Amino acid sequence: MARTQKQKAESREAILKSAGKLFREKGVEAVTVAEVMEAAGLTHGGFPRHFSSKQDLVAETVADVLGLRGREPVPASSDLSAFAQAYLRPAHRDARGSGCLFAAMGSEMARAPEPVRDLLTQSINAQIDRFADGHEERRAAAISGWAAMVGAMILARISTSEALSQEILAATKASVQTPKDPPS
Amino acid sequence: MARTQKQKAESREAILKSAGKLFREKGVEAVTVAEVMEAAGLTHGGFPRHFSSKQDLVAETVADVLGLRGREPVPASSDLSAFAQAYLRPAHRDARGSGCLFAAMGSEMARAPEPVRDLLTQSINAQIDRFADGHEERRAAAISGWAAMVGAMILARISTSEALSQEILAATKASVQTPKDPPS
DNA sequence: TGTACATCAGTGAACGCGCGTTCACTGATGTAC
DNA sequence: TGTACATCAGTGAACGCGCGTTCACTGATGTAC
Repeated sequence: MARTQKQKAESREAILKSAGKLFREKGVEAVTVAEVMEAAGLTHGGFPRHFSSKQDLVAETVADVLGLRGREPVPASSDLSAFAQAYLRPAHRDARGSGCLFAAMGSEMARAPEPVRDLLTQSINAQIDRFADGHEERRAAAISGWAAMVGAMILARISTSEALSQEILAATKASVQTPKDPPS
Repeated sequence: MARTQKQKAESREAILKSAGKLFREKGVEAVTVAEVMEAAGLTHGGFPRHFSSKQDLVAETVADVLGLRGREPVPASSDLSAFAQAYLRPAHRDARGSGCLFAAMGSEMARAPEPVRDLLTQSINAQIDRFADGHEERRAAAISGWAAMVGAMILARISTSEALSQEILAATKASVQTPKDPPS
């Protein structure tokens, strides 16, 4: 049994990682606290030592996932088009649990409590700023390009036709251009 | 008490309409069967006369909502840009319950059972075909444009900043162009 | 360096509420004759 | 046109499971002295 402060911190990390994966894979409501704790190698009784409620866990998990920039499936980059090539890979589509939070839980997050949406709003802003890269005139392209990525990923995941799913990813890849100079 | 076959059909319609609104507003799991029945002017005990389970209701509701093309907030049109102007209005953003199913429940629907996703896939195909309007070379623009709309609506709904939310809608409106001629 | 004790992470059982589902019952419908 | 009866939409109570939360307990930690 873990007792050290360091071990407690490790448990907390493990819970957040499990929650991040499970929530993205199955949705918040379909995942039980016991399931998260078990995935973290603990029993559910220890849960309140780390979080005051499931709602609290959701908020902390969102913060944790958003804080982890430069995760595996989608490397950080200010190059919109390069980012899109990575983001829109079938591998990302098939890796909900470690992929983009907005694609995995976007429509649910639109109904999340305001403090959680505040965190997400910060992340949206950061993402836009990164792609705009200081160029005011690139903001619109950054926004619509990123929106297209998120939307395409969601539609590609819904599709039961592999051909259609891939077509959605490919068409969106092709359309997302990194704006170089101010538009004519 | 309604008894006629016609009245039963009307009850079924009322249940589907209530479910369509509530599911889009609050998400499937946050809505109870009793809540749907009450919104339809019935008590929950009558539910099994119409649907075999909540899961069955979800499937029938998705079919019903998808079948209702040309709904209020977003008129049908094969003009992608014109459609985007209507789709991306703040009024649509604020009317989840009667708006686009993909924006309201997209990320949850990606985890729905296959029969439900089959219905959604048909609808995605129909939407693309409508925007492509018989022109094979317009498909890619139709796909990425529609993906951008869905993604932008989701991000605009998440945002707790009204300014950012409107900027997302406006930037995406500006970027969605109806392709007229084959690209250079 | 020892020793006693307070702390608390984690366990496993239990609690209690909510929700999907079931069911006995009602009374109007509408068919059989 | 009547009359008896089977049907069944809808009601309201009840059932039972699942899940978030609580709690008594454990034993290692690590501080006080």
